[in-house]
Amino acid sequence: MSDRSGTATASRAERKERTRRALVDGTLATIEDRSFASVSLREVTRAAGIVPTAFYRHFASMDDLGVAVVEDSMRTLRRVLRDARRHPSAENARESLGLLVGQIRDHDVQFRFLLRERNGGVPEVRRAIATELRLIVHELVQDLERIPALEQWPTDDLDMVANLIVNTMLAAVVDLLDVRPNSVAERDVVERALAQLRVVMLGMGQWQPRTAVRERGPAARG
Amino acid sequence: MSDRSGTATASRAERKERTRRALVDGTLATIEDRSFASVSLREVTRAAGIVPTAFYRHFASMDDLGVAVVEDSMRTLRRVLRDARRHPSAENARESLGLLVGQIRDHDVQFRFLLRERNGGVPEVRRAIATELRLIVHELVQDLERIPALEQWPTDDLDMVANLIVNTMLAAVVDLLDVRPNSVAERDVVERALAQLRVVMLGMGQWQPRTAVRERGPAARG
DNA sequence: TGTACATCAGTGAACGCGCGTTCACTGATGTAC
DNA sequence: TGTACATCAGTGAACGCGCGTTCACTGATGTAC
Repeated sequence: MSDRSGTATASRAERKERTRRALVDGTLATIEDRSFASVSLREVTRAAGIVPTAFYRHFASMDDLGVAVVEDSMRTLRRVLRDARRHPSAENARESLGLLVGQIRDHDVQFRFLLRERNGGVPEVRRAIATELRLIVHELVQDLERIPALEQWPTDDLDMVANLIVNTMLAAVVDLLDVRPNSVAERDVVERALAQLRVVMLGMGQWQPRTAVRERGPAARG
Repeated sequence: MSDRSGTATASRAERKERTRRALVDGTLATIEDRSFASVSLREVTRAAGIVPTAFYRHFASMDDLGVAVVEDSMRTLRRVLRDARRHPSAENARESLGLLVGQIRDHDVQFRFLLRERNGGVPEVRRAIATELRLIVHELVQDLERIPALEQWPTDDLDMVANLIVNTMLAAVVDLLDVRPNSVAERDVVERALAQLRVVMLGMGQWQPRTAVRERGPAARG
């Protein structure tokens, strides 16, 4: 009873960081189905359990907070993608996509935020998300470069298909978040995404890269 | 000089309709790069040149206005798509996509609104857009059904690829609106979209429809 | 065609409310000696 | 280890502002006779 799990004990810096987290998490909690632009400073401080004026100890403006939420959510997204990358996903695409769905469900609020604000809202926030998404496409390009069947492809073409794949996945995630977990509808969304990715990969097998290359094998599957 | 182009003369109904239009157009003009949720009733009435209280002669709430803007913008989108459909687009995909780009530029504000609010904002508005997009996918399915090479495909598969194609187009339009008209960047966006659609169509050529069919010809191109 | 009345788009004053931001403050934590 | 001072996250009162909505109104347009 001498220590209430760190609430009383804690350095000033730790306490500050905790409040900052509360503001970020409070923002995510507040935006269940609204846009960030419609959330007020006073709302997020209420959610974080501090007085409105204390907000300025952490962020200069709501735009600033928005960018911080993007960074937080993107950290989650990167972690999810890194984990997915490590799994032997080439074996069973359906199963590894299932794991991904679970991850998305776990971080539901973050993904909702990113997908909503991607086109939606404050310019600052939109720019931050666009930058991160470009990075993700870039990482996929690097993965594709390592696939033997694609080694002859120029980077432009790899970028083009990476963009197509990422867009298809994002569209699937959007649909996923509109559907109950473990429902039939969810399974349909996943199956459709799988079929779409398969169509794309079949197309890649037939594609003639810009610098025409003779005698190529089929593209990677799954 | 006896008639200032209909401003003075006009039936009560005509004047009312004109103000309604001014509210819808004023909303679109106001949302250059903001979300609909962040626009106030007073702002749109200011843009429309009426007093705030007159708003209620036309709409019961801002949500109502939002749905009206969706309907207006969707009417434009449908017209653009209908025109595109009539052109002999199978001949030269690049050229017909060029025409489409011109159309999108002409109705810039409407498309910006639809793409931003699609995931972004007020539930009412989002639902209205989702319904219309589903309709567009459905129309594309009907188009695909008429292509001989696809006549053996089950509707599920057609729906799957129609969804993929529409998503790919939408992503391209989003990029397009972030880029200067007639710029190099614009051409890159168009070329990439074309390449992506080609990959999808090549993939369709290799696809085995759910009800496995033997000896199929290649899918339609461009 | 003229008159009397109904309709109704738009007006303007007023309201209470939540907002972002300022300011001087408090009191616990951190630091120098 | 103890003292004196600095730092700084969080407080609470106060502000002026734009907001959505109410209400009674005005005066032009429309309709019935």
